Amino acid sequence: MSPIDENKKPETRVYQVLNQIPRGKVASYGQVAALAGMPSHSRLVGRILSNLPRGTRLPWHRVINSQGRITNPDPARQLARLEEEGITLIDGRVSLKTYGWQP
DNA sequence: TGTTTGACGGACA
DNA sequence: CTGTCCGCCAAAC
Repeated sequence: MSPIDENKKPETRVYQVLNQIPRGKVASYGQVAALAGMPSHSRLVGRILSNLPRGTRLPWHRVINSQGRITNPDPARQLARLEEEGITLIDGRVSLKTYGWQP
């Protein structure tokens, strides 16, 4: 897996990072932004995810906020997909200690 | 061109 | 632990 292509569009870089998050692991918006070479652009990551085409194969569900919370406008769908990968939530939160992706 | 918005983050009480 | 507040920044108004 090659590093991030700094030349491409922000969304392309975010896609590349998403594809690196392993099954059963999660990453925060800020983490994705940083890995995409855009520190301090966590909100931009959120916007890009919100614009993903329906039916995309990207693992957008593996992105949560820094507190382990789902901030997706449709939490039920994301929750289902996370549980499908063996990620369990406690009090509506993902344990980053357990499931946090460490590249 | 100024203001508001948002799938955020971190500091602080 | 939770809630509040402020910084951040591109897009939409």
